This record gives sequence, structure tokens and C-alpha cells, in this order.
Amino acid sequence: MEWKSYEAKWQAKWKTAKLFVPNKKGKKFFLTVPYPYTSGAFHIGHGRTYTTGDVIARYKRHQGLNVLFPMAFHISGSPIISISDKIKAGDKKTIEMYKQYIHLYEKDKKKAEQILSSFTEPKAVADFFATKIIQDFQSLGYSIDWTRQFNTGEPSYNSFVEWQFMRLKDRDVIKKDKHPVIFSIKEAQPVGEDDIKDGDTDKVSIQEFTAIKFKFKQGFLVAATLRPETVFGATNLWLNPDADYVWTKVEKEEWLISVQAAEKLGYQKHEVKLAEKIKGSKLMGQSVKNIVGNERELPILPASFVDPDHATGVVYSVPAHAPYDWQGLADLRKDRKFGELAGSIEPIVIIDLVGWKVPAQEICENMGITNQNDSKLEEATAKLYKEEFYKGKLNSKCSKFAGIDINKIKDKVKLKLKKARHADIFFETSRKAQTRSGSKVIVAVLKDQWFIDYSPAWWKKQAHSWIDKMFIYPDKYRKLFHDSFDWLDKRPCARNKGLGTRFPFDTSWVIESLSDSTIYMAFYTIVGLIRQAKLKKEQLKPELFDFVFFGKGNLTAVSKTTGVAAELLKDMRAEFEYWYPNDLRHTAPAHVSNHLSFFVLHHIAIFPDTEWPRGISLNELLIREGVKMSKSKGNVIPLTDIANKYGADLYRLYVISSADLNTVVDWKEKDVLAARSKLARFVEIMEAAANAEARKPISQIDRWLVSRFYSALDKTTEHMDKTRFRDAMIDIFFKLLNDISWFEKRADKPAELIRTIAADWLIAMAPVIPHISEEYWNRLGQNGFVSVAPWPKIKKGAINKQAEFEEKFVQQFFDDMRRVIKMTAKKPKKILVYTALDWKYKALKLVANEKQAAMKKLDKFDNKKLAAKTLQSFIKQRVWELDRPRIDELGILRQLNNMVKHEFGAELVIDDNYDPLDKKSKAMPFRPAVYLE
RNA sequence: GCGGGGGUGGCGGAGCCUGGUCAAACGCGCAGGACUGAGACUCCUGUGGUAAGUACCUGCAAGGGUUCAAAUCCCUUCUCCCGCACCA
Repeated sequence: MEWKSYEAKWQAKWKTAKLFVPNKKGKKFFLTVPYPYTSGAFHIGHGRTYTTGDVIARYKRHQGLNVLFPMAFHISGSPIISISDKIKAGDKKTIEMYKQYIHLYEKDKKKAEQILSSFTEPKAVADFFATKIIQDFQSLGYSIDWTRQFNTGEPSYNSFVEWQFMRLKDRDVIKKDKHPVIFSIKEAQPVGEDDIKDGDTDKVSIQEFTAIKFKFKQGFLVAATLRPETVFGATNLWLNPDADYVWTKVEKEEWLISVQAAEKLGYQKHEVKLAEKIKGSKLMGQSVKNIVGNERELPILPASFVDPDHATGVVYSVPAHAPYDWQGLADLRKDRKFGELAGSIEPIVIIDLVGWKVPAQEICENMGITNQNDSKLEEATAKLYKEEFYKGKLNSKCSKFAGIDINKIKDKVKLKLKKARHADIFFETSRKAQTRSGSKVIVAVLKDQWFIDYSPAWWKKQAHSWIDKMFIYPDKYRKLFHDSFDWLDKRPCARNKGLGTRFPFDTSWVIESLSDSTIYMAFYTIVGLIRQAKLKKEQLKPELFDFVFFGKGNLTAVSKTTGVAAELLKDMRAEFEYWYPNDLRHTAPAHVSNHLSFFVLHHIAIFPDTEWPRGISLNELLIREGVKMSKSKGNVIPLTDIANKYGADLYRLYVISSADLNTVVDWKEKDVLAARSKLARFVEIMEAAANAEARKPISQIDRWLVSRFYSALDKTTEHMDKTRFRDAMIDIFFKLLNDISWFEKRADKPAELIRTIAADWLIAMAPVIPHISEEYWNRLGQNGFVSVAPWPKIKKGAINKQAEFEEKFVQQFFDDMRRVIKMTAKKPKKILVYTALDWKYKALKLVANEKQAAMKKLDKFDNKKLAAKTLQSFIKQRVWELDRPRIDELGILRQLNNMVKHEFGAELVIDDNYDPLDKKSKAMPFRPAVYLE
């Protein structure tokens, strides 16, 4: 492929010309794509988002906008550190993975070894991949302004983030509170998905149990439940007879819970002290008092399904509604010791459910469950719970909650019990989990967690109304933003490990990595100046940012306190004022509910509304041959291979044209090759045009092509404006290629005419295939770079509906002939053509003017019966909506002789005097009749 | 559980928001033909059914409804996928 060879050439020329480093002139457009996280090599999926961003940037430049499209790198958080840690610790999997990454870029084994050993330093990891990402992006022809590049670990960025948190604190949304986290006991640290064994495939979440206190001896037996409303139907308590229970001092009370639960509780409550252990079996047959529900005495009974390592290890029994409990009791009736007691227990039905009496009993019987170890009990529980949750109502046994739907009651009961100190919260993991190193994972409650509090009403309200004003594409995500604003509550914003910025109000914490990247687009506007003037961290005081971003403070005073020249401060302020707000942020939908929501919210909290973001566009994922790319499947195509293997322009064309932004791109080698041959065809056409002399359109078919081109351009512009890039490419590229083929068949010296539209066509293609466009722009002898050429205007008179319709008539005529020839299965020598009789045109006109009413004017025609039929068919076609210009059918047909000969090897004859089968009478306007001989 | 998005031909996937121009864009696959020493290249043609013709019939997950008219609007059912807080 020849065109690959000049991609690097044009990239170099753009760089020398500083083509994508904007000045401050004219109407601006500020586009951002989130900076990448530099912990590994990119694959072609990552490239989709940046390619789309680049197409937007390039298109806006053609429209004469002064575009800023910058890029930086994200290094905050724990991943980069943990890579270094793992390599230091000799973790084989990580080392192997990073060897592979390095190998993509460095084939020399010795050098690769050196690079790998440098990775024990986090900074080396971040810098290595940042450098490579820049190379890869450049090799794809991205029009990024690299002069504003930075990473989130730099001191100046830290200052900026600190300032952001001070301003958030001003808005009173930085809070300190307690917070449950998934926690490793051995490592004494919160753990994330990455740290948990199989955490990526089998997620662990935090479940909040209601721990209900049942009066027992000097304190309480505390049973945990996810369905606190069922406490009204409790009939007994279950303990595991083989487990150990322990009296535990919790704040001022004494709780009897399992030993395991007591340990967990130590991480969730401040004061927890252990006392004597008791074997579960020793407690059987004693009773507790249900002080919250029904004031009954409930016996303690044995059940093997009670897991002492799950929640409190104590369960209360609701045999009417919980299949486990029903079956547990049923099993126990056969027991020598407790059989009688179990037999005396009657289920208490507390939920009315149409069609059910004692739901748990019925579902166990229906499903053929025979003992409490039956695995079908899980399913039965889930099924019944779902049924009750959606359709159930609490009945009169539930005192003041009677008559309320289950799905509305849950939290109310919980809150009320908690308030009365009859219940507490107990956190448990959603499944048993371990860290990768094998230590136990539980839920701990951190006391002094810092949060950003997204709950204030003023904040949500402004976010809702602003998102409605923003440009969002695809529009369906607008709703997701609303939902996400509603759902956001308190969110932890500081962690105790990872790279990033120190939390300014307690420097033992580090700002969490999503919270440090919400308004950094503002930083792009000034980072170049900071870099040039070599400003130091000490100079980047809050006063400086207040001045630059808000225009707050006295210039000389700020200059004095920061030691930054007044001129420079003014420049920074001007730079920010010029570029802000961020006109469009482009990324993937996964970020809507977190990053993008914070992006909007933080701008709202910190800046005046003139600086709030104006638009967000999103593109879906990219998969390969129908499946997701992943290292484990071994189907990853590294982004760095693209330029060599396929060429940047082919990659860009495929990624942009094979799917709309809101659908998944499927990278299929077959389709990529198909796109390649189209691209080759385009190059061939341009090559021919570059070597031809331009000529004016002289024939009908010339006018047709020009018209087709500008019609396509017109539609393309509309699609591009709406970020519908796929549709744009279909019109300006794929359909037009087909038109060119038709044109070449019909016209003499086609290349000469194509040359007259070639330059405009190249501009229209330049956002997607900039290198090829640049090359042929140059070969056509055009000045400057096509990358910054103004978007072509539709020339006056170029769009010619008449010409397009005439040609459609020709194409239709060929289609019809083909069909007829196929049906006769004969090879004709002569093709006789007849246009419709005059009265049919009259009839057509009549219907076009008078619609259905035309039927009333039948007496205008000689053969009324035939006329009626014809009129009816026109009415059915609704010809008045077709807007067809009148054309000279005969004149056009007469010019088709050569082409007919070429296509069918037959002679085209137009002679109404020779019509052996009376075909003329069958012809209709625009659809001539044919007779084959 | 909470929230969101889908189900169209052999396949991927347009179209549905703004109902008619939709047997359904574009592409892949498949079939026939041209070219060729040969072809996995390229080009042409065809690809639901019926029909010496411009049309008709069937059809867009299933069922029902609104309408002169529904892939498109409304309701019900079935079914698939994605995100969910410390994680970038």
C-alpha cells in the first residue's frame, strides 16, 4: 500500500509547521478527550475514542474555528504504584505482562531488560508509557497540541488540585464521616477489586444487614437480616449448634454473636470487647424475647444452614415467608430432643400475597424440597422474595405498618428500629472473599473518611437544569446523567495509598484519582505559560488561581504575593478567558455516571455559569471479530502496530465509518480489507484526477456528477455537524465511489471532470483520512495544508435536481431492462423502447395537482375505463408527494445507444411505428416499455 | 436489587425520535458471469416468494391496540446486554 509511506512525511510537516498549536485568534473551539492513564500499552479499542476526538477537532478547524485539542497523562491512584510494587516483589504474571508491553516498542532484549528493571520506580512506568502513547498518537495523525502536555503528578498540577479542593470546601461540600469499605485484616488496609482474588470476574460488594436485638439474659442475641420487616413474623431463633458464640461488649450493651461476627464487629464499631465463649449447642431450647416485633418468647433452635461466618451468625426464623426457615422447622420435627417444640411452632403469616396462604410452605412443596441442605432452597428464596417484594403487602399483624407494600416499607422499618435502638447495622461482604495473597476480606468502617458531599439540593438542581442545556450525543445519555445526579451522594475523595496530590486539609491522605481530574481542562489553558516561565510550586498559590480563573484580587497584590510578573498573570487570565468554557468533551459512556458527572458538578460548584461545559459526546467500544479484546483471550491488536500493519488512514476510516458513535465497532479483518480496497479506489481516482486537466461540466452526465457530489457534500456537512460521522462517510465516500463508477461508464474523459471537484472532495475527506488528503492536495497543486483548508461551500447551481432525476431515470431504465432480459432468458439483438402515451402524462399531472379529486374528471379522457385505472394507480403512489421534474424522456433515451450496446450487446431502437406487441400502450410516464427482438 | 439500552434478512448492522418515498441503506457471506495460465485480486449481476415486466403477496422477537397507513406510535409478554462508589 503506497499511501502508508507518506503518512510519516505529513506528520513531520504538520509538526514543523506547528499546524495544531493554536494562537489566540478568531472564534475558538476547545475540545478535550480525557487524558489516558499511563499504566500500559494501548490497543485499537482505546484508539477509537481518540480517533473520534481527532476527527471532531479536524472538522472544526475546517470550519474556520481556532481549535485547541490538548492532551495530558493521568498517573494518580494505585495502579502504577502497584505495578512497581509487584515487579519489585518479583510477581511473575506482572513481569511477563510488562515484558510483552515493552517488547511492542523495544525489540532489543538488553534494552528491554533495562526498561523493565527501571519499572520498580513508578515514575519510570508512567514516563515510559506516556512517551509511547505520544508516539502512537502521532503515528495515527492526531492533531493534538502537544505543547500543553503534563502529568497529574507534577507539582504545578498538585497546586491546581489543592486549589480546587479549597474552593470546594468554600462551597461546604468537603465532609468527614465514617464509611464502610472492603478491608483486609492482615494488611490492615482497604482493598479494591484488583486486590481481591477473582475480584474482576466475581465482584464483591458491601451488604448492609439490619442487626435486630432479641432480649436474652444480660443482653441481646443479635440476629442479622436483609428483610427487617419480617421481624413481625419471627417464631424462633436459629443458631448453628457446632459454632462458637461469644458475649461481646458493644458500646454499653452486651451482644451474643458468633466468634467470627465479633471479630468483624471490632472493625465496624469503636468499642468491642470479648468475654466468654459458648458452644451453640449449649444454648438450644432456651428462649429470647422479641421486643420489637410481636413481644413473643422465641425458642432457640439448631439449624445447620446457619453460617457463623456470615453476618452475626444468628438468624431469626420466619417460617411463613422464608423457605429455609420453613424447611428447618420441618426437619426438626423429626428430632428427638426438639421435635415436639418444633412441632408446636405455627408459622405467622405477615405478608398478604394474592394466591398464596403460607408462601414458604407452598413453594417448598411445589419445588419438591425435602431437607434444609437442598440446593434448591436458594432458588426458592429468591423467587419468593421477588414475588413478595413486588406484590406483597404487610398485614394487620404488623401494627402500624399494616397495609403498606413491601417494596416501600423496608427502609422505614429499618430506620424505626434503629432509632428505638432495637436494631443496628452490620456490614457483610456479598460473598466470602480473600485477597490475592490469601488473607481474609471483611467489611470495616473507617472513622475519618473524607468525602465530597454531592447531596446538596442546590447542586443537584443546577446540574439537572444545566445538563438539559448541554449538547449531548448520543442523546439517550442525557437521561443517564439525570439519574446519576440523583443517585450521587457522599463519595470518598481521599485515600491512604496511591500517587496524586496530598489532601490539603489533612496531608496524611492522598486525593482520590477521579476527584483530582474533574476541572483540569482549565489547567490546559495555562500550563504552557507556567512551563515557559518555569513557575515554581510555591508561586502557584491559591491567590494565583483565584486571579487567573475568577479574575479575583488585585493584580499588583497577587503579583507581589506570588512573585509572578503582572504581565504573565494577565496573560494567563487572558488565555483562560479566551479558551474557556470547554466546548466539547469526548469519551466513552462508561464515564457518564462517574467522571463526566463530576466534571459537570465540579464546574458548577467552582465556576460561574459562563465557564460551564457546553457539550459531551460519547462513543461505544470496539470489539474484534465479535468478541471483546482481552489479554486472556490473546486477541488484542496493539495500537502501536496500526500504522505499520494497516496505515493510519485505513484505521481511521474503518473506525469512523463502520459504526455510528452509539454502536459497537466490530473490527473484522474481512471488512477492514474491504475498506482498504475502497480506499485504494479513492487513491486511484485522485491519482487520475491529479494527472488530468480540469474541465467544465459539458454534458448532462457531467452536471449529474457535480450535482451528486455537492448534494452529498451538503448532507455530509449536516451529518458532521451532528457528529454522525458514519452517515457522513457513507455519503461522501462510499456512495460517491459508486457514483464515480457509474459516471466513468457514462462519460468521456471522466478524470478531467473529477478534477474539478477533487479539491473539495479532499477537504471533505481530510478529517478522516488526513494523510491521503494532504498528499493529493499537494499533488493537485493546492496551496498550504488541506488540514486547515476551509470547508467547501456548495457552489451556486451545482446541485441540479433535474440532472439527478434524469440520471435516475436512466438507471431505472437499465434496471428494468436487465429484469426483462433476465425473464425472457434470451439475448436480444434489438431493444425497442416506447415512451408512454401523451394522455398518461396528462393524467399524471392531473393527479399531481388535484390528488384524489382527479377521479371526478374522468370525462376528460377518451377511454374512461383505462383512465380510471391509471388515475387510481397514480393516487396510490401519491405522486403529488414525489416532486418529479418534467424530463425529456425521448431525448435522454436517444443518447443511450452506445451504453446499451456495451451493456447488453443489442441495438437500441426508438420507433413508435414498429410495435408488434402494442407495448406502447403499456408504458407509463418515466417507465418506458421495452420489446426485445 | 438500583439504573440504562436493545431484539430487523444467512451474518454484522441502518431505519425507528419527525408513521407513508421500506423487501428494508452500507457492508460481509453466498451464487452466476467477465477477466485470467490459474485464482484467495478486481469488475458486473443476482441474493424472501410469485410474475415476459414497472406489480402483488409474506415479512422487521411474540401477542394485542391506535391509524386510511406501523419495523416506526401505545399496551402486554418473552428475551439479551451494559454500569453501579473509592475503581482508573
